[in-house]
Amino acid sequence: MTVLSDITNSPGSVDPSGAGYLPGLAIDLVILGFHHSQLKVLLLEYENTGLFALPAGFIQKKEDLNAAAHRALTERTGLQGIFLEQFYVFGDRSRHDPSPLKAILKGKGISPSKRHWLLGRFVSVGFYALVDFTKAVPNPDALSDRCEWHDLANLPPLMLDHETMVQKALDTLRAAMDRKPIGFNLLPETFTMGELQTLHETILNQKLNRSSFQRRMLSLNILERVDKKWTGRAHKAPYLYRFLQDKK
Amino acid sequence: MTVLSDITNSPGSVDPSGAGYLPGLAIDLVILGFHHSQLKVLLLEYENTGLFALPAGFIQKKEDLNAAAHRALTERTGLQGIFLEQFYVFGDRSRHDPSPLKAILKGKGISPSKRHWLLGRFVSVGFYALVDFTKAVPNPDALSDRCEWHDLANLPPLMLDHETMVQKALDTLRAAMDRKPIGFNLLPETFTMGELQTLHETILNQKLNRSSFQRRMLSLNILERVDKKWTGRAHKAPYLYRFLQDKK
DNA sequence: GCCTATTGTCGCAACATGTAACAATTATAA
DNA sequence: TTATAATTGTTACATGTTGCGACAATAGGC
Repeated sequence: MTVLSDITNSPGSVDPSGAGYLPGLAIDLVILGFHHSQLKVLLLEYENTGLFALPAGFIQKKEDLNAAAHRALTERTGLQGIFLEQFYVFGDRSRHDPSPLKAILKGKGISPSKRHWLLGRFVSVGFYALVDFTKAVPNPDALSDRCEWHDLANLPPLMLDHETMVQKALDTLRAAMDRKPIGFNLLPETFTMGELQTLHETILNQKLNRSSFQRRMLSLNILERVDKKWTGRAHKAPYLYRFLQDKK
Repeated sequence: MTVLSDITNSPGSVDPSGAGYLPGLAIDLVILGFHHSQLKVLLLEYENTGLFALPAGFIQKKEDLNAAAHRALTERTGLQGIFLEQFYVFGDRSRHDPSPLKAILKGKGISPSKRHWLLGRFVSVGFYALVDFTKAVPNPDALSDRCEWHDLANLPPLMLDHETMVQKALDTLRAAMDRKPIGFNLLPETFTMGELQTLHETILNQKLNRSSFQRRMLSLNILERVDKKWTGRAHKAPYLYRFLQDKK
C-alpha cells in the first residue's frame, strides 16, 4: 500500500526519483465501469482545489511496468486479475505543468521544494481497465480525498491532459471491441442479452439492431445460457448469460 | 545529428541521465519496408560483437516523445513525414541486461563505468514506421557499424527483447490494416494492384483472392488509376495506381 | 381473461465476399 | 504471321453476413 511518505518525501536532492521509483515515468489509469446504462470512470478528487484526476501510479525500480499498473489498479479498486491494457504513451513537453500538483500538495499542508520529484516532467503510460462496477471498492490514494465513479458523459474538468487520455482510452476500447468481445469485462458474472447490447450501444454511442446483435453474440460461442431472470416486469423473462471463462 | 559524445559521455555521477535526455526512457523503432515481395526491417549491426538491434533513440528533455521518435527515424533513414506510431511500451525488469551494451561499448574502445547511464534499466516505447524502401537511406548511429535492411522472414539474432518488439509491431500492423489501408505507406508512389496484393499477402501471411481484393481496394475510393505499366513481360500490362493523398 | 411490454426466433432483403470464368493484352515460340 | 502462354480487368454466380421486420411466447397489470 502506498503511504503518504512514499510520495511526499524527496529521496534526496541528488536522486530525482522518489523513493525507489523509476524517475520521470508514471502510469495513468482509465478505469471503466458500467452501471445504470452509463459508462463510468474512476476519478480522484482533491479537496480545496477543485481538481479531479485519473488514478496514477509509479513504477518501482524492481517492478515490471505492467505489474505496476496492476498494482495501482488493485490499490484503487481492490480488484485483481482484471482486464488492463496499455493504450498510449503521453509524452509531450506541454504536459509539464507543476501548478496543479503544487496546489494539491499545498492542500495537504506540504510546501514542496522547487525540485520536488513530483514537480518535474513526467512521461505517462496510459492503461485502461474494464471492471465490474459492482465489485470495485474505490479507494483514494495518499494525496486525494475521494475516489469515486463519474459518468463518462458528464465529467468534471480534469487535470492536465487527462480528458485526452479518457478519450483516447475510449477510442482504443471501441477499436478493440470488434476484434475481441472484451465488453463482457464490464458486466457482472451473469447478464441479459439486453444488458450486453445496451453496453455495446453505450460504448459505441449508437443504436444496434436487436436481432442481429443477438445472432452475432451467440454465433461467437463464448456465451453460456444459464437461467431465466425474474425481472418483476410485465414481459417475458430474459435469459441470463455467462461468459465462458475458457474463451478469455 | 547524434554524435558519439552525446551517448558515451556520462553527464556526471549525480545525474543518471545522459546529456540532456530523459533518464531511463528510450525509443525503439521497428522500421518496415517492402522490396522484392519481402517485408524488410532496418537493423543496426555492431561489429566484433555479432549483435544486431533495432534503431533506438532517447528523448531530449526539451522534446516531445513523438518528436523524438520522428527525429530518430529521420536520423536512420533520411525520411520525414513518415507513418510512425507507438505500438507498445516494453517495461519488464528482465529487459535490464547491460552485457550487450557493455560488449558494444568495448567494441568501440570505451570502458564504461559501472554506473554509465546506458547500462541502467530502460523502459522503451516501441514505435513502428512504414517507409518506402526505395526512398530510405539507411544510416548507422554513433555506436553501430552498419544500418541495413533485413528480411523479416530471416532475421539474425536480435539483442534483448527486440525480436518480441518486431513481432508485436507486426501484430499491430496487421490489426491496423483492416481498419485503415495503411499498407500504401510501404509502396512507392505508384504501384500495380498485384504489388499491393502481394504486400497485403506478405503482411497477413496468407493468400488473398485476386478479384475480391481488387474489388475491395477499388471500392475504398482511395486509389487513382494513373497509367499502364510496361512490364516487358508476356502478358497484359497492369494499370498503375496512386494513393489519393487527400484520403490520408 | 385481455392488454402491453419485452424477449427469442425466423424469414427475407440487402449487401459483401469467395470462386470461377472469360475476354483483353503482350511477349515468345513456331 | 499465327498460335501459345501468362497475367490482368471484369463480370456472373454462389455463398455468407447483416439489417430489418414479423411473429409467437411469455409475464405481469388491469
